[in-house]
Amino acid sequence: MTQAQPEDAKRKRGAKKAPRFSREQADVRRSMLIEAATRCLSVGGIGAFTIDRICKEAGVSRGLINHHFESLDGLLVEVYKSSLYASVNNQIDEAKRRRAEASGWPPEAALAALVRSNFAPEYFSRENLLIWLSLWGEIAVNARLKAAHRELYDAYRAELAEDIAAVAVERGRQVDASALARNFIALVDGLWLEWCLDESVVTPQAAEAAGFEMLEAQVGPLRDS
Amino acid sequence: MTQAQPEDAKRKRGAKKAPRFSREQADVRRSMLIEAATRCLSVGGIGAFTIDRICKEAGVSRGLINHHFESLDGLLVEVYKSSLYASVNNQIDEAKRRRAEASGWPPEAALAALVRSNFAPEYFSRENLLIWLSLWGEIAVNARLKAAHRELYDAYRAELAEDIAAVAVERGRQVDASALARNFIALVDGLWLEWCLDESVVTPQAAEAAGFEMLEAQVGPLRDS
DNA sequence: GCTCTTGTTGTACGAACGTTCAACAAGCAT
DNA sequence: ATGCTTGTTGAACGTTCGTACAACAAGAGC
Repeated sequence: MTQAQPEDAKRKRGAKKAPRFSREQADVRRSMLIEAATRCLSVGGIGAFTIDRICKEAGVSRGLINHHFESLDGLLVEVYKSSLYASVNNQIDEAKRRRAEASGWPPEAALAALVRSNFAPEYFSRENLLIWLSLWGEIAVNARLKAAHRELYDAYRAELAEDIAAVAVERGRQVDASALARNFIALVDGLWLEWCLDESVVTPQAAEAAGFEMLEAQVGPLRDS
Repeated sequence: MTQAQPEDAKRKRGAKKAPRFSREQADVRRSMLIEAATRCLSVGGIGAFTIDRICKEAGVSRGLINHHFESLDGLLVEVYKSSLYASVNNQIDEAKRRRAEASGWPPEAALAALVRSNFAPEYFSRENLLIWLSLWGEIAVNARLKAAHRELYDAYRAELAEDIAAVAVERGRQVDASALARNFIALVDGLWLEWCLDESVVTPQAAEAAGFEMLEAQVGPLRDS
C-alpha cells in the first residue's frame, strides 16, 4: 500500500503523466473492436450490439468505431467475416488440402475428419453458437450479410458434397451428394440450435454421432476404419 | 370526385363527425396487437419489434400496447405463445388424438401424419420462419422466452418419441426413440433455417423427404403403405 | 527539444426508443 | 337526451441510440 508504484516513481522523476490512451495500428485497433463486438454479441445477442456497449467492452471512446468502420452495420459484417466466415473457410481449406494429398487421406477418412471438425470444441462452443444465432436473425433481414452468408454456405456445401461423392464413387454407391450435404448442414445447424436453446437436450458427442449416422445411412460406415 | 360519399351524407343529415376510433373488447384488441406485432417480426425481424412500428401496423395510438400488456417484453411472450406455441401444441394435440383412437390410425400412419404436418404450407411458410428465427435469437437471451420454449419443445419431443417408439415396438426394432426425436427436430429446424436464409437451397418437398429418410433409416418405411 | 501527423477523445446533436398519464370520447345504460 | 364507464388517444418524459466533428495528445521523425 505504501510501496511506491513504478508509475509513481516515473511521474516523480520526469513529472510526466501516464498516457491517457495508446495509439494502435489501424488493423490492430480494428481487430480489438471486432473482438469486443463479438463478445457483446455472444453475451447479449443482437440487442447488445451497440456503439456504447462495444466501446465500453473494448475500453475505448465512443467515437472510435465510426473512425475505423464505415458504420455499425459495417462492423457487424466484419464480425461475421471474422468469427464465422474465417472458421468455416478454415474447414473448407483443410478439407481441400486433405483431398489434394490423396495418398495419406483415403476418401472416408477425409470425410470423417470434415465431419468431426464440425463438433470440435473450438467450433461447437456455447459462445460461438450465440454468435451464429444472433447473426442468423440478422442475415434474414440484412442484404449484405445475406450475400456473404450464401457465398460461404455454397462453398461449404460444395466441398462437403465433393467429399461425400468421393466416398460414394469409391464404394460404388448411388448417392445424391449435394442433397445429402445440404441435409447434413441442416442437421448440424439444427443440433447447434437445440443445444443453444437448451443445453440439456444434446451433448457434442451425441451431436457428432447423429451427424455420422445421417451420412453412414447413405455411404456406409465412416468411423470404424 | 363530386359524388357524395356515404359518410358525407351522414354528416350532413345528423351533423355527426365520423368516430375517430372504435372501442374493442380487451381480448379482441389484444389479438389485433399480437397479430400486428407478429407481422412486424416476420417482415423486419427483432429490430422492427418496437412500440412505434407495431402500433402503426395495427393502426392504433402509441399508448395502447402498455395499456393491454405489461410491457413490450410481455407482448413478445404473447407473440411467441400465439404464433409458435399454439401451432406446435396443435400438432401435439392432433398426434395424441390419433394415438388415442388406435383403430383408425396404425402407428406408422400416425407418425407419417405428424412428420407431414411439419412441412405443411401452413407451418413451413416463409413468414413463419422469419418469426421463428427472430424469436430464436431472443430465446437465448430472454429468460421468460427460454422457459416457454423448453416446455414446448420438451412436450413436442416427447410426443414424437412416443410415436416413433410405437412404430419401433410394432416392428420389433431396437431404436433410441428420444434421441431420434431430438435429431429429427434438429433436422427440421435446420432445414427451415437453410430455407429461410437461402430459399434456393431447399424446397418443402425436399425437406419433407429428408425428414422421412432420417426416420426410415431406423424404423423402416413410413410413406409407402 | 521540437514539429507534424493522425489515432483518439468526448461532447453535441437529432432521432427513436419504452413508458407514463391526464384528457378525451365511444357507446352502453338509463 | 343524458350520464357514466372505460377503452383510447397523444403529448411529454428521460434514456439510449448512431453519427459527426472539433479539440486533443501520443509517438515517430528530425
